[in-house]
Parts: sequence; C-alpha cells; structure tokens
Amino acid sequence: MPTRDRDRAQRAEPAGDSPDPGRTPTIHDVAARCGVAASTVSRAFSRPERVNPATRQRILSIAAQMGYHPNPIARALPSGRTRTLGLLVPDITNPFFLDLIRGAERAAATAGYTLVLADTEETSQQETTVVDRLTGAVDGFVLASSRLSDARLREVYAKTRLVVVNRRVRPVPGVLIDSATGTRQAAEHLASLGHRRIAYLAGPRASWSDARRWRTLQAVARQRDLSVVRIGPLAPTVEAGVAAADAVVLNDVTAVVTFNDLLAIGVLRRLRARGVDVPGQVSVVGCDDIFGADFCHPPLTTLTAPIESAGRSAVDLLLSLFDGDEPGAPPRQDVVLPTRLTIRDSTAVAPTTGPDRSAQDRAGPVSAAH
Amino acid sequence: MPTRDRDRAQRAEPAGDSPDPGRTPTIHDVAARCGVAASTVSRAFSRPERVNPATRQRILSIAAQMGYHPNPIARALPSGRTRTLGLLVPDITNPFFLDLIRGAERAAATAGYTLVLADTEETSQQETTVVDRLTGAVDGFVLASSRLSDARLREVYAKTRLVVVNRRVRPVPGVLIDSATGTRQAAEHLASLGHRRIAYLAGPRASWSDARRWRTLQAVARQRDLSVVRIGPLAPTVEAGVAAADAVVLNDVTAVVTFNDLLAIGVLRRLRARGVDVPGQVSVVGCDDIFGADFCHPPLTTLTAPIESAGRSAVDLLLSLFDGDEPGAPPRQDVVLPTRLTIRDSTAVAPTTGPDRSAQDRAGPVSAAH
DNA sequence: TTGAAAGCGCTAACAG
DNA sequence: CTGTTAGCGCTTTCAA
Repeated sequence: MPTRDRDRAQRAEPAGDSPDPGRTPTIHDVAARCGVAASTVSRAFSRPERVNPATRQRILSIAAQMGYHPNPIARALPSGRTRTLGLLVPDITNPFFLDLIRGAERAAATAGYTLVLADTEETSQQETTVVDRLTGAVDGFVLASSRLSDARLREVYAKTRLVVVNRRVRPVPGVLIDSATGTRQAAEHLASLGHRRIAYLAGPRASWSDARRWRTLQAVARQRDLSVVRIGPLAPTVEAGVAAADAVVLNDVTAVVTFNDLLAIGVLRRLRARGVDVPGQVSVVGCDDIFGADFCHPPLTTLTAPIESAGRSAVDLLLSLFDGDEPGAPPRQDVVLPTRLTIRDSTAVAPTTGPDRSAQDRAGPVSAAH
Repeated sequence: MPTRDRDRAQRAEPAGDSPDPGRTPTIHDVAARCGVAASTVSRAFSRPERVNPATRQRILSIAAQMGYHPNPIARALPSGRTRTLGLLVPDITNPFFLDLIRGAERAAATAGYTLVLADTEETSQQETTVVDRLTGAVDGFVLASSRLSDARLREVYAKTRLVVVNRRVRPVPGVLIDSATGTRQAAEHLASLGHRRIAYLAGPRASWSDARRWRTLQAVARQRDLSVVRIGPLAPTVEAGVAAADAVVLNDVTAVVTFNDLLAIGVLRRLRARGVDVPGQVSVVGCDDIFGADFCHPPLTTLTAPIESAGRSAVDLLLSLFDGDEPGAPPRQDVVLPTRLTIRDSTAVAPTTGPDRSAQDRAGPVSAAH
C-alpha cells in the first residue's frame, strides 16, 4: 500500500511530488519519503529545536515539495490547542463592532491566532448556544457587550478562557471603555457653552457603559447646576435616534448627549428634517466616534472611544491568560481605556433665546409631530 | 478508573452531575452513565433518527445534566466536516466588507455554520498563508476580492471548496456584483443632467469590477458623446479620494464617478474644503452605498450594491457545493447581482457656465493646489 | 536525537 | 436498533 503510493508518485512526478493524487499528504507520507518516523516529522514542525538541524531541513524541504501542511484539526485534538479565538458580538450590524472586530482580528493575527466570529443577535440564549458549540473549538472567548448574566458569565469563565468587553464581572477579566471622564468633559463643554438643560438619550437597559454615563452626567449636572432629562432606554440604532429626536424637541432642551453615535446620527437626521438647526438651536454630542461621525452633517462632536484598541486589548488579555493560568484562575487586572471629547460642529453656544422662547419658536413643528 | 469517576460523581452530586470535576465529560462518560455503548451516544447526537427514541431521550437528558457537549474538534477529525467556513477579505477596515461579512455571517449561522474571519491585508502572500493554514480547519472558503492569481485560485479550488466574490475565474464559482447596468444608469443620469465631461476615479488595478465599470462608462460615453477621463488607479479609501479631488478640479469636469463610496466621500470632503460646491459646480456619484453614504454631506448619489446579499449568496453557493460535489467539480452557475442607481443630493444639472468658464472661476484654488 | 506506541474524542462501517 | 472495532492525523511520553 505505501509502496503503491510511492510508485505512483515517482511515476507521475519526477521531482517527487504529492503521493496519492487527490489525497492530501499526511505526516506519514512525509515520514516515509524521508525515511524517518512520523513522530520526527511531527517534531520538525511543532518542536523544531528538538530535532537535528540536518534532518529537520530535509524533512521541511521534502514536506514543502510534497505540498504537506499540518492538519490543524488533527493537531488540535491531542494538544487541546486550536490557535483559534472566538469573538462574540451582539450585533454585527453596529459599526461600533466593526472597529472592535478589526482590532481583535489584528491582535489575533499578530499572535498567529485565527478569529472565529459570531453574532449573538442580542440574545443571551444565542450567546449560550454559540459558546457551548464553540467550546473546545477555540482556545478562548472574547465576549463583547455580553447579554449573559453575571452568574452565567462566571460559569463560562470556570470552564474556558474568557475576556469580557464593556462589562465588569469579577473575577472575569475585562476591557472597559471608561466613558466617565469623556462624559464629564462633554457635560462641561456643554455647560461652558451656556447650556442649562440637557437631554440624555439612554442606551440598552443592560449596558454597563450606559449606567456609568448617566451617573456621570447627573454628577456634573449637580455640580454645574444643569438639569438633565433621561430619554430611553433606546435601541442603539439610527432609527431609534430618529424617533427620539421628537422627544428631544418636546423636552425643550438646548443640548442632547446620546448613548452612541448611531443615535446621534438619527437625531441629526430628524432634526434637520424638522428644520431644527444644529448646532444653532440644539447641540448634539455623540459617543464612540464611529466611522461616519466625522462626515455626517454637521460633523459630530463626540466622545472618541478607542474601540479598535479595546478589541486589541481584549485579545491580548485573553492571550495572556494562556500563559500558565488555569481556567477560572484568580482575577486579572482589568484594562480600562479612556475616552476623550472630540469637538466638531454639532455643538455651539446655547441659543441666546432661553429654552422657553425657543420652544415657542418651534411650536408649529412640535405639535405637528403629535 | 471508570468506577472512581462514578463514585465521585455520585458522592459529589446527588442529581448525578459531571463525573471527574474539572474534566469535561466525554461520550464515554455519558455512555457509562447510561449503560450503553459510546457509539450509541454518538449516534444520539449525530444521527438521532438511527437510535431508539426512548434510549435517545435518556441519553440526551443524562448528557444534558452532565453538561456534556460534543467536542467539535474530535467530531471533525474522523468526519472531515468542521461546520466552519473561512471568509477572507483584503481589508476589514473597508466598510464595504462589513456588509459582506454581515451577510456571510448570517447565512452561515442560518445553516448552522460558524464563520472564521481573516484579513489578508491586500497581499496574495498573506492570502496564501491563511488559506494553507485554514485548509482542513474549515469546510470551505469565501474569498472576497481575492488578490490571488487566476492560476493560484484554480489550484486552491482543486483541493478545497471555494467561492470567490467579485472575480470571474472559471471554473471557480463566483458571486459577482454587476455594476455594469448601474454604471450605465449613472452615466445616463449625468448625461441627462447635461454633463458632458466626466471624470472616473479608478479603483485598484486588479479589480474586476473596476475594469467593468470603466468599460461601461466608455461605452456610454461613446453613445452619448461624453468625454470621460480616467484618474487612477487609486486605493479605495477616503484619503485617496481627498487627494484625487484636486486632480478632478484640475481636469475641469462637471461630474465625477468614483470606484467606491469611500473615494466619493473623500472627494466630497476635499471639494468642500476648497469651496467647490457639490452638486452646484460638480456632481459626484459613488458606488456601493455603504454605511454613511446617506448621511454624508451632501447625501451621496450612488450605485446601490447588494453587498449583504453578496455575502449571503457566497455562503449559500459554497454550502451548495457541499451537496455531493467533489472539490474541483464542474463549473457552477455564477451568481450575478445587479446594482441600481440611488439618486440623492450629490448630483444636479451641470452648471450653465460651460466647463471653460467654470475653470476660470476656480482658477485661484486650482493653482493654489499646485 | 530519534522511534515505538498509546491515545485525543469522536465517527463509521460491520456484525449481531 | 445497538455494540465492536478501527481508525481520523497528530502529539507525546517513554525508551533506545
């Protein structure tokens, strides 16, 4: 049988190429061709230093000319290492995750890992299913904006390597984009521009960042004697922003801070449609600085979040977990990434006409929306 | 040894939970607990119809309470099926691919497949490496805007399942976004608006779509007696668009058609900075209708491409290859997706002042750019 | 430094 | 319908 392979190959390819045409060569084919044991070929690839340089050289070159490539699956079975990472996002549709994916993919690629991408469609159910299906197929997970409960997250952490993004669940290591400082800057920016009454368009109820942002906003409001009204929770989408814009007008504020840029873009769209001038009548501050925030109209003042860095950090943190730690190991230092305010054209001094006056100005359109 | 596991489990967990704490249960643990052969447990999961409903029921419920999940790697080794697909894109950074990824992910998820995502960084080298590394770890590949040569693509196709997007390489099955009809519409739209002199900002040299678009443009130009000037090849990025905008002005045209929206957005940005009114002085037509095309300023007239559909189709086509066909099987029908022109605010009637006059108008800024 | 042998966890004939 | 028996292709002791 092995003889047959050999003969065929010799006849077909003088240079000595693939043995049995159609079948991908295995470690044994290479071993046979080299006159060494299979285990030696294995070592030549996975532990090159433990094999004689001369033999290694020969094995490698013969393998190359046979078109041999180690089978990653077969490799993973005994070793338990797949060199693959799972990245779960709640909604690929959201450009925020594009940047996250990008950062994660790059960090993974740099480390020689491959990324498995899954969309959990905003449900903890799907998330659980995917995690279960992928466990064993990946060396670890990055869960971005997970919808799982703290308890479930801890369970998962107990049986596999895990990093969460935008979530703080001890002892699961996490990457947090800290919008607090940025939010504070934003609020003070608005206060300095003379805004006294601000609306906050809230994100999904379960969002850690949303809670923090709202708390910060309230704190600044107290200090600077502003009044902030919370509108939401809202889906983090352009459509929700469009819808919420009417509530903004109704609430008679001179500035809006939104949970994310998608909402802000929706607000901009709707305000423009209603003839409300931004930033003349209303100032808008977004969050994240996603693709598009700089070329929408007007260009958006927003909290620039290091999203790509977050993706990169999450993968790096996950990878660092592989060095010695057991699953469920003692807590690691969380990575906290700062945000900063990027001022563009959607914010300006509050209209000199007070809120009440401007409310009158807009009486027509407002009632029209009813 | 098996007895030990059993005893432990019984002692630790009255309900009969995981055997050896810390070790994930295997098919054998479940089999032992159920008093059946391992192969029966295997069948209960992979071929439920070939096992007695009662036994299956018992196995499934015991497995569930033991927290057993089939190990995907171990499953893949003998079966050769990983239920995983590889998606390779040249540049995750490009939002075009976000939509493609989205469509592919959805189609894959629907079919119960998982997506492995890789960025080839625009190099055929990286692409080859990734393909080699992933071969065997995925059931097939979708290569989007591949940078591989036709020959290499055929080679890959000979040893694994493969679908290309935006590429026509017989006999490799492909999904093509046919911008020809859309481009024709765009050109005629401009012609009807009175534009006589049009610039085309070309994309990467190797792009199949770019070649087709340019040809179509020339054809229409001949028919409608327009003159078109080709600028490029250009990287398909906002930055390249910014840079090319100056060339556009210099070429003294009244309309620009760009290879993609990123270029168009860059042109818009630069033109605005230079005080050239769009669409008053110059009309701009993009291509693809990516996220942002509808809210940039002014909202972009563009060829709406069914990008997400393309991703979905590519995966569906790939999956269809699994039904019976051998790798390297006879050619399949390519999927051709049409584009259509979406008219927004970046196009308008050509300025009544002829090209020459308007060139004079802009003499200052033009020379300033020199 | 190299070889032989025993699996990794599961699937897939083939009997029964 | 279920059990037995071989592997899938590779890694990994353990000896030599």
